[in-house]
Amino acid sequence: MERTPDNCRVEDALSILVGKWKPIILLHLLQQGTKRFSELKRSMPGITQKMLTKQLRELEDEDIVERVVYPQVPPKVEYSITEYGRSLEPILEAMHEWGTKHTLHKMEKGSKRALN
Amino acid sequence: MERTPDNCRVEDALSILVGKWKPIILLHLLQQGTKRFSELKRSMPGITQKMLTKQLRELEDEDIVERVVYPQVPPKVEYSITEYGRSLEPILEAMHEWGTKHTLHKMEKGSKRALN
DNA sequence: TGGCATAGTATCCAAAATGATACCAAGGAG
DNA sequence: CTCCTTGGTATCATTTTGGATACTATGCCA
Repeated sequence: MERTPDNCRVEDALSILVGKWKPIILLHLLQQGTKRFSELKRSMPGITQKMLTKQLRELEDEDIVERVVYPQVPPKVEYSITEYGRSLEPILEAMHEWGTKHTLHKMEKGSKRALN
Repeated sequence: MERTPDNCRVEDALSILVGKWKPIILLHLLQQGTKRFSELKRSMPGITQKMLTKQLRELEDEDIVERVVYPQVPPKVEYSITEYGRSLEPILEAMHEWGTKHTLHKMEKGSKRALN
């Protein structure tokens, strides 16, 4: 489909990627495969349980991550990226690349400003 | 640079693209070149002046759009994408494409759910 | 019997984003 | 003289998002 301002689907992708923790959750799952809740939590210092749960639920609702519960005590819940979720990888990749350059760009601009 | 969860620059791109109106502002400017404030406003029904101004200022601060003021009365201010801003186009494109597919994907899932 | 571990919920609160509304300057039209 | 225009700003209210903290169930271990 053509991309015009009024049939803009950019928001759809955006709405899935935004959230203070979603990109990093996705990167973890993309690179490390299946992880359980507590592993994810440990690898993201600063995130609260509530937020991790919430973001994972939202990603699950969009069929980006899969949640598997093992009926054990203590509980065990594993999360992984779905096939479909993997289709986001190029976008994350492109954004990461752009972001890296942007950091440099800002530094240049910054120093130019400093010269004024 | 490699993209690992802890040197993640995805947020940098994200922080520039998020905002209820930024993607659509960018699409307008990318496709229609230079536009003045009132034209942008008219082409985005629902946006308030305050929001349009704010989003444009933020994009300007990141060197994504350029703002040119003509000292006239009534005022005339033109906005356009910078060279640098154009480097965001592939990301917007990728997100639009993904978003379009996502809409379909959700419809399929939706109908499957309806069958349960 | 008392804790520990896991994967959550429930509440309440703070901060950030967005929105509604009113106001402004100053030249030109009538 | 009054109103219209453009591109804003200022103020306040509302909505959305994120965070702190406490609580829970249950099997296991000591």
